[in-house]
Amino acid sequence: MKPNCTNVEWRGRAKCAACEIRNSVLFSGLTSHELDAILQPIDNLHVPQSTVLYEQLAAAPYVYTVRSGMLKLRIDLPNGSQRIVRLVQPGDVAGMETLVGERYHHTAIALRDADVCRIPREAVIKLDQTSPAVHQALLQRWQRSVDQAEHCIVSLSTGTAEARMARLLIMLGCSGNQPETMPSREDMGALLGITTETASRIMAEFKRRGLVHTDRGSDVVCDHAGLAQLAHG
Amino acid sequence: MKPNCTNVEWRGRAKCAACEIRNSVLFSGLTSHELDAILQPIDNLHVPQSTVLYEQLAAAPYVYTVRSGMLKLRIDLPNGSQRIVRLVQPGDVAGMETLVGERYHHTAIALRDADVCRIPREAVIKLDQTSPAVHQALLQRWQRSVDQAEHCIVSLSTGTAEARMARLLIMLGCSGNQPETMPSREDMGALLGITTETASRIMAEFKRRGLVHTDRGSDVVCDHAGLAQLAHG
DNA sequence: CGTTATGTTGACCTCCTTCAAAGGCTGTGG
DNA sequence: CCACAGCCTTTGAAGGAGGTCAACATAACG
Repeated sequence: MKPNCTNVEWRGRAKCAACEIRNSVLFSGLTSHELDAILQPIDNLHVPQSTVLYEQLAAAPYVYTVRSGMLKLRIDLPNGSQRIVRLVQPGDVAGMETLVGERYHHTAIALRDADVCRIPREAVIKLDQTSPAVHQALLQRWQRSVDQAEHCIVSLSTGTAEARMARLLIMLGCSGNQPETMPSREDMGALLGITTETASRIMAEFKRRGLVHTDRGSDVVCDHAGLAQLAHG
Repeated sequence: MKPNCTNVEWRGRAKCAACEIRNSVLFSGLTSHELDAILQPIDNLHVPQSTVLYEQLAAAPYVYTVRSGMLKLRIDLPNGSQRIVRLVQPGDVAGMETLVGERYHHTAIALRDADVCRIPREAVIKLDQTSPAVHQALLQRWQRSVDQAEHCIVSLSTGTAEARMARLLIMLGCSGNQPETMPSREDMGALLGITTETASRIMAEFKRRGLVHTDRGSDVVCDHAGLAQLAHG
C-alpha cells in the first residue's frame, strides 16, 4: 500500500492523465487541465492480496477507485458470521457511502493484488459540485453499486449451489482464455451463502468434470461454455 | 392510479407543500416557493395492491417516491423464474435508474395499497442540477437503495428459512402493536429465495407457536420479541 | 353454484450442513 | 536438508433442511 501520486519523485505521477482505464474511472469527464488541479490529494496505492483497505463502521475519509485487481466488500454480522455482498472490479468505486455518511458500511479487502486510487472525500464532494461530468459519473457509479448488489442477490444467492458457483466463476472473469487467480474456498462460501466444505466439494467436482483446470498455483482456466450451461439450470 | 396533482380541481394540490412525509421525501430541502415551481408535472397517484407501476426493460420516463404503502421490485430472469430484490417503503424512491439510463431495471408492483408521487425524469434531472439540497437528497436516496439491496442479501438470503422469515416479518413492520397486511406466500418465497410451500409451512408453524396471530383477513399481529429471537439464530 | 387462485399439508428424496479426519502446501527453525 | 507446525483443501459419513410432487382445503369471484 505505498502511495505514489503524492510522492513528488514518483515517475508515474504524469501517468494519471494517461491512465489506461481513465475512460472508465470517475474522472473520465475531466480535461487534462482540470485533472491536474485535483491530482495532488490523490494517492495511487498498490494493494497486495488480503490487505484490508478499510473496516466496517470506521470513520470514512476516502473513496477508492479500482484500477486493477478486485476487492471484496464484506458485512460482519453481530452474531459473528460474515457475508460478502459485492465484488469491486476495475472501474468501480468503493466507499461511496462517505459522501452521504460518516462511516464505512463494509470491510473492504483485496481479493487479488490490486491497484487503487485513494481520493479524499472532500475532493470528490467538491468535484461533484463543480464538474457536471464528475457529478454524472458519480450517479452512474452509484447506480452501478445498486446493480451489482442486486446481481449478487439474483446470481449468487438463487438456485443450487452448483449453479451459483458456475455464475461466480463466470463473474470472476473465467472467459476460458487466460487463467485467473481464484479466491479461497472460504471466500467463495461467503459470496454464495454456502459452507466452505460445499464450495470445496463443488470445485473439486468441477475439476473432475474438466470444467475448470488448475494451471499453476491458484490460477485456473475454465470451460466457459460448460459453466454457462450449469449457470442457467 | 388516478392522477391528482395535475388535476386543477384536485383539492389536495396544496397539500404537497404540507405533505405529512415531506421531511423524508426527495424535495425536503426545497422552500415552498421552489416547490410550487416544480409541482406542476408531478402526479400523486393512488396505487391499489398488485398494480404494476412499471415493467423491467420498459422505457423509463418517471421516478416514483412512495408516500404510503409498499412496493416490491422484481427481477424477471431469462429462465422464467423471478426474484424480489428490494422493498420500497415510504420515503424511498423507485426507478432512479432513469437518471443514468434508458430503461427500468425491475418490475415495480404495489405489495400493499400505496400512494406514490410520479415525477418526470427531466424534472428530477433539472432539480438535481439547480438545487444543491435536492442533489444531496438524491445521493442519499441512491445510497439507501444500495443499503437496502445489501440488507436483502444479508437479512433475507442468509441463514435458515425460518430465521429469514422472522427477519422479513420484522422488516414488514410487525412491531407487535398494530396489524399489518401480509404479502402472499408466493411473494414471501420470492423475497427469501425459498419455495411457496416452504413459506407456507413456516408461516403455519409460526401461527401454531403463537408468534403471529391472524387478525381479520390478511392482517396479522406479531410477537416481535419472539421473532427477533428467531432472527438472530 | 361451479371455477379458479391461494393456502395448507403429507410423503419422499435431494441437497446441503455438520462434524470429523486425513491430505497437501508453505514457512520456520533446528 | 529435514521436521514440524499451521493453514487451507479435500473427502467421508450422518443428519437435517428444504425442494418436489401431489392431494386437499379454503377463499374469492363470476
